[in-house]
This record gives sequence, structure tokens and C-alpha cells, in this order.
Amino acid sequence: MGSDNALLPVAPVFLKSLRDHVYGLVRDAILSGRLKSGEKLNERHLAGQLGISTTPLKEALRVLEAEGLVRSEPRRGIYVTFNAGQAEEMMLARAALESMIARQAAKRVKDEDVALMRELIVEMRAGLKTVDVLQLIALNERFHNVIHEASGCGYLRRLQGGQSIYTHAARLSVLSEERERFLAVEEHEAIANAIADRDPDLAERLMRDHVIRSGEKHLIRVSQA
Amino acid sequence: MGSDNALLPVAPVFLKSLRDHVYGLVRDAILSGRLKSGEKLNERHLAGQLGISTTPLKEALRVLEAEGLVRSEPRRGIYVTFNAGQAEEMMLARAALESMIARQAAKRVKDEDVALMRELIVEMRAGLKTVDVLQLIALNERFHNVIHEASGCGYLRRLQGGQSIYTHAARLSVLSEERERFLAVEEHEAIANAIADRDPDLAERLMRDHVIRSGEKHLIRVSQA
DNA sequence: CGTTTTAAATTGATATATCAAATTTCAGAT
DNA sequence: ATCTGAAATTTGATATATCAATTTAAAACG
Repeated sequence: MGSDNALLPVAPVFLKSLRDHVYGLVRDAILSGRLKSGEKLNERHLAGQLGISTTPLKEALRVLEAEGLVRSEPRRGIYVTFNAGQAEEMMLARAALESMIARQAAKRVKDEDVALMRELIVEMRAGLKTVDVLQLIALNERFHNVIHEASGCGYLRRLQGGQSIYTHAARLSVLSEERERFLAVEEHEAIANAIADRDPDLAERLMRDHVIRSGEKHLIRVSQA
Repeated sequence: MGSDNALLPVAPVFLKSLRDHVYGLVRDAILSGRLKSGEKLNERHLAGQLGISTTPLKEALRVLEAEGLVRSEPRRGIYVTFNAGQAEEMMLARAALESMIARQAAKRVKDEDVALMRELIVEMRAGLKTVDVLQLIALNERFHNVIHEASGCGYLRRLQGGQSIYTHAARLSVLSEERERFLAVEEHEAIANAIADRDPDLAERLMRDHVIRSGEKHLIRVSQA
């Protein structure tokens, strides 16, 4: 049985469905470490604690199981499965998928996408001096989104979203470091050039290295906290 | 009491729940095309048709949604989402993940794993003449499993399992072609050598190309049927 | 007729009840 | 004390009931 205060009841007013809301709550609790690896999740207890029935909770737990954050032993129970090693593997999964997306983007990119990427790079470089971290994060996401759109790979994109261990706080932490901001822009520009040159192999490699390098940086940070 | 390691617990995977069974049924129905893309899945009808209640079905559908085979519109319904383009993307996802696993394997592989791979290659080459396709498939899976084990990447491995669009019938179809069997062994040997040489970049590239090439072959076959 | 309004039916979302496997408890035997 | 095993308890798995949003049908109105 888990620590009693790891999760608070859901607010009486909820926007999305209960199961989606609960999914987010439990997911964040696991990724932030409030629910620790190995901990057993009691369905009734957890549902009661959240003030809901077991039905939407069970569905949320299935999704978390499919994403690999919990492990279900039939007729026995559900256990949290998340540690430093898995966090690194999730980062590697993101690198693998994101680099495959970049590869496809380099094959199918249109001139207008290239123009959009270049605009974003210019904005990023300018943003280096404004020091507005939130805006830099937004630019970051828009840049990756342009590549996703250009790739035309909706499935890969959706799959990649599931592997994101980044919370807003985490992104903020990484990009608040000056050296990191500089490196990110340099790497983004190199990736943009590779895609613009329709060089799938290079785009793939640069994207993989970019995700792994910045990912390792993030992992080191959270392990120190 | 005797030695503690005399007997290991029965793996829980042997006990199959209704939800897992139903998941497999619906999944196969989608991948085989018996449930067509865009088709709406009525929970009550489907549950009644399967002779079960909606509870395990809903859980199965959540997993399928997490895997991207169905799309859920809140309070409206669940629709099958699978077409040729997505099948190709699933293959690309497998290529991305499998090649990342191969990369990690090349970094961490032990000599005993290398020996095991080489044994399997020899068996495969011999199997080319016995023409026992089923045994060749088994060897195929064992070879990939050795790499998975050597990589130590349990999460990536599990994630990759979800992207498998291969049914037993599909593998059988592809490997029943003589030229394909020959190519597969050649590629496997090259991959094994790259891993044995502790060459992550090469192992990654060879694995990616292998999965994509044989995957495309498979996709062409099913599109012709 | 065609359009709008409203009532009925459908159905996904959620809650509750039941079942059965797994765990725990504890009396009785050695 | 320690082991055994049956009974009680817990709990995941499944079934059924209820709720509410959506769709469909029908009625009302122009």
C-alpha cells in the first residue's frame, strides 16, 4: 500500500473526462517521484482517495501500463515501474522516434516548411538575448512541431508524445542554463539545414544526438535534486 | 526447507485475463482488416457479441487507443484508425526502436551474448536448406531476443513489442520467399558482426535498414492481397 | 415542404455490486 | 516454537445498473 498523501482528490469541476484527468494525475505522481517505483497501487484505496469509482481508474491504469509506467500482475496487483534507468530509456525512445521523424521530414519537406524553420531559428537566436525562458520553450516546441508536420508522420508523432518525460518545470530547468540555450539554437540550426538540404541520414543523426545530449543534461539535473 | 532457488514462480504471463484476450481479438481484427478504418465500435454491441461485459472491453479499448489503433472521441464513440500509411509508420517506429536497441547492445554486449548470436547465425544458415519456415521464424525471434537481452533495455523492448504489426501469418508469408530468407541471414550476420565489434553507429544503421527493407517487403505483400 | 423545437432512444461515462483468485490469519498438530 | 492448512479477508476481475451527453425521431411551426 502506498503513502497516503501521494495523491489528492480530483477537483469537483473537471474539464476532460475523469479517466483522462486521473491518468494525468497518476502519471505526474509517478514521473515526479511522489509515487515510488515498486509501490503497489490498490485500486479501491486509490479510487476512494481520488473520490471516484474504480472504472475510470482502471482505464487510466491500463493506459499507464501500455506506456510502461506501471506493471500489472494478473489477479495480484499493479505496481509502479519507474526508475532512473527507465527515465534514460524513455529519453532514448524519444531520440529514436524523433530522429526517425526528422529523417522522414528530410524526405518530404516543402519549401514553405523550410522557410518556417528558418524564421523560428532567427527568432530563437534573437530570443537568446531577451532571456525570456518561457518564450524560448514555446519556440522550441514550435520548431519541433514544424518538423513533425513536415514529416507527415502522425502516428510516430503521437507515439513520441507518450514518451515525453518532460514537464514544463523540467524544460524550464534545462533551458534556464545559458550554455544550454546557446547549444540548443546551434543544434536546431544544424538540423534545419540538414532537412533543408534533403539529407535524411544527417538530419536523423543530428536529431538523435541533440535529443540524447539535452536529455542527458536533464537527467543529470533531476538526479541531483 | 530446500534451496530457495530450486523453483521459480510461474510467470504471470501464462494466466490470461478476459481483457487481454479481448485486446488480442480486437487488435487482430483491426490489423487483419476485418474491422475497417473509420468503423465505429459500439461498446455494448461488441461486448455482447463477445459474450462479456463492457468493463474488460473498455480497458482493452484504452490500450488500443494508447497504441494508436483506435481513436476515441469523448462522449461520442470509438473509431478504428488504421490504414496503409499507419502500417508503414508502425514499421518505421519498429525500425527506430529496434535500431536504438541494437545501438545500446553494441555498447553493453558481453562475450557470451556474441557467442550466442554466432551460434544462431550458424543455425540459420543451415536452416536455409532444411526449408522449415516455422523453425526459421523461431530462430529469427531468438536472434532478436539475444540483442534485446544484451542491450539491457527492458523499456525500449516492451515499447517495441507494441508496434509489431507482424502476425504469425505475416512472418510466415515473408520468410517463405527464398530470396528473403537468404537476405535475412546475410543482414543478421552483418548486424551480429557490428555488435561484436562494439560499433554502435554501424549496428544501429544496419538494424534500421534491415527492419525497413524487410518491412517494406511485407507491406507490399499485404497490399497486394 | 422545409426548418426549428422538442421528446425519445442510443450510448459512452461513471458508479455500484458480485465473483473468484490471492493473501492473511490463526487454530491445531507435530 | 514451527509447520500445516483451512477459514476469513482482501482485492483484482468481471458484471450490472445508473447517469448524462449525443444522436435520432417526431412534432410543431413557418
